[in-house]
Amino acid sequence: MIELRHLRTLHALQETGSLSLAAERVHLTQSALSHQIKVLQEYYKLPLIRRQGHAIQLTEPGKRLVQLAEKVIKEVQAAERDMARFSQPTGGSLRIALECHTCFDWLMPIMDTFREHWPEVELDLVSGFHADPIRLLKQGEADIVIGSENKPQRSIVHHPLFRFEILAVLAPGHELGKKRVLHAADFANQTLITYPVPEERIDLISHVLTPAGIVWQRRTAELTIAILQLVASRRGIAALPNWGIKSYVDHDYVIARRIGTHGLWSDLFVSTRKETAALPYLQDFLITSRDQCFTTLDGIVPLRADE
Amino acid sequence: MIELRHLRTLHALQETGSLSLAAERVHLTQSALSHQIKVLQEYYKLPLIRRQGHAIQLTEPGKRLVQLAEKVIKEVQAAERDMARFSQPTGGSLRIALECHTCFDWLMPIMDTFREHWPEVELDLVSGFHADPIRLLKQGEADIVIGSENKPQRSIVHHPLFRFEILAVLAPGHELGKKRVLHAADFANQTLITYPVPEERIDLISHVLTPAGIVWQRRTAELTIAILQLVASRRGIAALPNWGIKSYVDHDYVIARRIGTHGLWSDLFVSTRKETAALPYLQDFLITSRDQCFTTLDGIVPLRADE
DNA sequence: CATAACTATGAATATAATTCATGGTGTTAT
DNA sequence: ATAACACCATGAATTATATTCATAGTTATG
Repeated sequence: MIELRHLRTLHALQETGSLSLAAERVHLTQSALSHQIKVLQEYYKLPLIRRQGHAIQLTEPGKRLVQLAEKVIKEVQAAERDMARFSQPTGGSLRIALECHTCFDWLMPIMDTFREHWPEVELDLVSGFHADPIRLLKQGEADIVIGSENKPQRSIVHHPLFRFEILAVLAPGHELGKKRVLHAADFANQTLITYPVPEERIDLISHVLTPAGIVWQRRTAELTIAILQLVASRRGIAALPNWGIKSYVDHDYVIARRIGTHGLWSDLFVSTRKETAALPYLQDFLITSRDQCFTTLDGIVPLRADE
Repeated sequence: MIELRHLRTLHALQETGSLSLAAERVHLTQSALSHQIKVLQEYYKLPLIRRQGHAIQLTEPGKRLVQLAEKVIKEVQAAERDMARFSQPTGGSLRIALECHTCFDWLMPIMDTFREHWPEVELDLVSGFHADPIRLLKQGEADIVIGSENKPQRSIVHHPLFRFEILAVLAPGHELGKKRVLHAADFANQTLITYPVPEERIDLISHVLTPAGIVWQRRTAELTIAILQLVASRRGIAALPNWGIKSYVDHDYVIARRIGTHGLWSDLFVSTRKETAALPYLQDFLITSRDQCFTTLDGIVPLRADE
């Protein structure tokens, strides 16, 4: 008999396209999923997946079950939100502080979803730039911080979100575009176009250029699109998350290059106070954030050490 | 983590109002359900049921989960019908022969549901009265027979539907109404109002009156309402299923009395040829029939010895 | 008041899911 | 080519979990 477990697996399979990735998502081994699928196929006496070399394809019956899974999982989540409301009927607030400007891009739709899910929770953005956003948490001026800091601290919990690559962004035909990979020295005397934040908060500078003793120039812009405009107009080069620039790269508006042999990677965390971490709506925010990020953002990698 | 199993249990609980009855429905012991509920309550840290003496009441959170269960179970069933279609994409036919006239009353809505579920299956009623409906099955003139016959036969499967009580129906103020229970002798020289079928097919006659050697008169009518009209007009008395007359009794249109100390009971079966029994749409017909009967008909009892 | 009917519960059992260990197969890179 | 790798399937072992069994407590019923 089919169970939610199977539906959750099928759903993950649909989203990841591979058994082993799906297994991570549902916190099981690849073997477990393989067995699950086998059981389902025997139960319905129908093939659910077809193997195309390595890639896994869903058959028509498989797709039908995935469709079921999507509907059912949504219903279950909605019901569980209501269950959470029963145990804790107060309103609560979720004031979000953002360390990373680009994150606005994906945060907006998530906030929309959240507002639908938890109309009684006051949702707010803590505006302006903050040198030490974690302090906002401690001082109770924000309820969650989205940033890359994960230094363990008493009273603070860092929930891993995802890992992403920061790419150098160049105008098409830029001299440096000839290289597949850029190294610190390549940035010498270039103009960097960055968000208006302190240098130490820009990974390219703090992790790559400063250690190598490279000299550069800098110019700032508030918005991702503005930065891309400047890059395309050959005013300089930028370093941005791969998912933030994907569509521009696909349309040959700019080109992107890896920074350093293994790439320049950054981790994103959702940090909260310990008390806040247990709140059902915070849990829900985390789940929907991961969910939406992994489905909408290209090339991001799950972070280990889940709570 | 919640599973479909739990939802099926909650759904059964909702419909039966008792753990032990619900347990029968889902083919588990009462203990199993008790444990399941306990697990769910611990998982959500919320009470799902409240005990009012023997009766079990759902709490608000409990009701919310039942609501989820109803939605989800419907979705799952729809998906499983589609799965069945994948394995056996041909049309098929379901020609129904009815032994018991009153059954029209509950069969109609079930046929409507079936038509929605299986538009590609030809649904038909085998009309007219048939002395030996099982022969219709064997001769391939019907695909299922709804009746009380359950004599084991090679090539025929009798799927139990439910057990119901046949009550004597009298006009209000009728002389016999003074007794709580009617016995064979009470029917002496009364006029029985029955469907126009052979005497041996009328349980009251074959099981009660004939064995006791009672003499009676008889008059027939085609429709249940017509029979009730005649009874109310003091033209005679009838013997009808409790669920067929419930609303008339409730409105004091007629009165009903038990026949014999333990009542006169009859069992209803859905009989098919062996090959037909395995067809997915036949299985679905059985499930929806039982489901709808148990939710809409009052006072019917599940039959043991399920397949 | 005795009996029946229903539920809760801890312990025992049965069942089923998951992991482990491994082998097979297709993909990629040197 | 072919080694190295990544991904999946599978049987056996293991673990986890659901269910039953046995029983006691409670409420209804005659």
